[in-house]
Amino acid sequence: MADTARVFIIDAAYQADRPYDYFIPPDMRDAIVPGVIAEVPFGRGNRRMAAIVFDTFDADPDSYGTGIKMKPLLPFEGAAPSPVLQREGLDLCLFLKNYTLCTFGDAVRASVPAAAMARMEEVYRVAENADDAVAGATERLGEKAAFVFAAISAKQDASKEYLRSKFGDECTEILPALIKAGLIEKRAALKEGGSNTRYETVVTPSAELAEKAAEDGSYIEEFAALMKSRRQADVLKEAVSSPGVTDGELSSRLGLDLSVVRTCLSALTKKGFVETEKRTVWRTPAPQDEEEFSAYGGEDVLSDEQSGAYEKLKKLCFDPEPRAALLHGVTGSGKTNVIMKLIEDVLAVGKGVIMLVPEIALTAQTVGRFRARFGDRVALIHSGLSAGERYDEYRRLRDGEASVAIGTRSAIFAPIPDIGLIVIDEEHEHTYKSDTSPKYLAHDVARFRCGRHGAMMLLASATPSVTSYYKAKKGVYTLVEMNQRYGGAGLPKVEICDMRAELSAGNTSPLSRLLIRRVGEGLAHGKQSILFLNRRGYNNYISCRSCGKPVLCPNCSVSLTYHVTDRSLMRAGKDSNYLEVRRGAGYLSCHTCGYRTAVPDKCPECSSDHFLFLGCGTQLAEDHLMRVFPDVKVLRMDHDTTGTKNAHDALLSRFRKGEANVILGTQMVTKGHDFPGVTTVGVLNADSSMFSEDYRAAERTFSMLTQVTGRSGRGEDPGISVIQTCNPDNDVITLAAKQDYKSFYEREIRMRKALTFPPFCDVAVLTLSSPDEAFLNASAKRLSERIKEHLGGDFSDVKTVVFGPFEAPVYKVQNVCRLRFVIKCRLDKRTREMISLLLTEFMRGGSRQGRTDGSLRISADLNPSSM
DNA sequence: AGCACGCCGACT
DNA sequence: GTCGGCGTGCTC
Repeated sequence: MADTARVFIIDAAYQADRPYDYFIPPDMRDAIVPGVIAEVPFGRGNRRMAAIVFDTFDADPDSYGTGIKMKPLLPFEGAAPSPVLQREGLDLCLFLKNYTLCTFGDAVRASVPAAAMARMEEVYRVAENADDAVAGATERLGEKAAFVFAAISAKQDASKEYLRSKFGDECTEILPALIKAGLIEKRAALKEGGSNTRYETVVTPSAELAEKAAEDGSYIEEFAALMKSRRQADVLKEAVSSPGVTDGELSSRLGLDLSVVRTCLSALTKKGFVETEKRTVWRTPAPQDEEEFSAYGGEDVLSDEQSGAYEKLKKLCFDPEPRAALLHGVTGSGKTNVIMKLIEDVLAVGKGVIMLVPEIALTAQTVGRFRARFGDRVALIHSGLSAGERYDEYRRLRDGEASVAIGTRSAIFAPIPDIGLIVIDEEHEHTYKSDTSPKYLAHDVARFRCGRHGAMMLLASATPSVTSYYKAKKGVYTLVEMNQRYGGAGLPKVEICDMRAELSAGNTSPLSRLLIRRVGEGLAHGKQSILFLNRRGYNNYISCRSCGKPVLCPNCSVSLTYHVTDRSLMRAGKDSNYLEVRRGAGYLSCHTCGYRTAVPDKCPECSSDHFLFLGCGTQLAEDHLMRVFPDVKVLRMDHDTTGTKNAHDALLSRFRKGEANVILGTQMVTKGHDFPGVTTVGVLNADSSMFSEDYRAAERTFSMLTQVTGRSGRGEDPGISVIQTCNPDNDVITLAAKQDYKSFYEREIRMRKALTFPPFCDVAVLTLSSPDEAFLNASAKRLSERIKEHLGGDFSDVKTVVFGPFEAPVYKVQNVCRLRFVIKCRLDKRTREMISLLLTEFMRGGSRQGRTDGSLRISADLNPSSM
């Protein structure tokens, strides 16, 4: 049996993150298999660290004595744990490490739910020879430290979260101090498994009782009347009348506490009147309002075009070669119906499916349709689940109880044993790229997994990313297109409104006369409208009337946004009086760090006391709308009105029920909700996303406009959309108005080729950050030199064009400044090696060679989703 | 990262 | 003569 385990240390620093070999003590050899989390002594101090077994093998006998000395794995505390990952998952983590330059542990944490990993919790306990140190130590460290120490003594193993909740952030200083004093020690403890699983008890009456009760209706009444305990009698009666009830149901039906029910049940079991069985409870999360959508499930009559697409994909899907396809269908062409039919076929041959959607808000809708069709074989995975719910769904998939995983980005890791199909819906959405380590793109994980499982990857979108469409055109993906709207519906009519003309006609309002007319017409017919403005708050910024400087956040390099809290104060004054009134009516807020403050009395720069309130946000637009249509009910949907849990669903639900005529909001109103009552859509400012430095600005604007204008006319009435812009002749806008993706793509791909942007190259962004600006600048200079040295030396074969250092688009966030390098390259193995080396050098180099504390940070983002 | 080892100055 | 600063290198 294998005597050596090759492991990765879960919390290793990037520089130390490589495989390490450990000796497996003979009594642990059964338990140590790939995927198991064990503890190891690590480093000179033999710190206890959690490690995941990547592989096991027999050590080469020749290496004994010659090679490196192996340390043994530490024995398990309690029962041996079961693996958290299978072979595929472990290999996927290694792939992610190499591909995205993260640590193996980061990859593990991304792919295994926290509840399954809870074994590695960081805990504090009283040090073994604390007695020697305790005399006088707590007085020296202060009263608070004494309390913390007492709590740790009382609790045996105290987790950091527990201590933090009890004593607050001061723990950050107190805990290390207590460790230094030798009073406590930190350990990566293995938490007992099982606590993550919820059980219920199923109760069945004994065969004898059940039989007699069936013969004689009043038997059980008489039997119960003879019992001493009233409660036990009630429980028994209930158990006999409905065999198979659970303890939870008994508790609610009889109005007894769950613990009381359990006591009764154990007594009844002892007497032989009932039998009980423990059963795992699957906490299947059902988002509210899911049923609202289930009605859509039934439509499986495909149009000719849909059938064509379906047949093509089906053929491909069951081809044994590795396959990827791009389903490009105009909005309303019924892509989902085609996909569902395909999924049905895959399930029929006993394989599983992963279906990704861009965001949580859309899972309710999709899950509703899928549950209606596939029942409880559907599992739901997204970041809004509790740790327990997430773990339950994970196990249902792993154990084959469910075989369709629907969810956001992280659902790509769903532990389905045999995958037949992975669908990425709205493939172009930026949410498929993770912005925390591992910074992976769901497509890349999908590709890896499809390769392993011999499954098909299916990307679907009305506006595919330029990169994906390019691959499809080149034949890397099979391109399947649907050009007609389902049911013969025409394309929505789109009108472009020139806001410059509006301004010169004297209309300074964010609502053009055209848009007001269209909304009014809709209202007259009892129809609804969606208005989109990607900016929350009242005024975008305020600036000083004398010196022109905007009021900035003290911690970040962005201007503060003005938010209104008291509307009554707003409307009180006339224009001249407005500013005074406004001061008390709201507050200034930083959308980057959350900082809030009152409107200042005087300009911080020149002490003038007059400010201009500029730029229109959703609150101001709402004001204008209410002034134009005083009797109309408007729902505003943005970050501020959807802050609390479920507020988002609640707002959409109210709108769908017709409680309001107009919904006005940010990005979140544009996403895939079907509202049959909506005939008018307005985009208040189509330009806002178009002129950023990001090379994908046009792509994003096009996709947003196409998506939002596609919202209108989903019902029987033809829809109409109004796009307000200061660039009415811009190609991106005119092509989006025509829903002409192909022309847009041709235009865009020419531009990308001419300027060498993806898909004609890859982009790597290196970011240095530090609160110490001078140190940051010096470090950037050094990084710049190191890059040149590598490219001229060991990595002379790597072809790159390096730009930078530049300030990040938002230079300072919470007092941390950021400089970036943009590297155009081909991201192959060698390029990754070079970037990996740079990361290693600057992770230690930053804090070492220049004095300063460890304040310098470096991070790499390969092909970032935004720049 | 976190820890030990090692080589320099200020101290009993 | 030794204690302790931090610069350096390694982690099976």
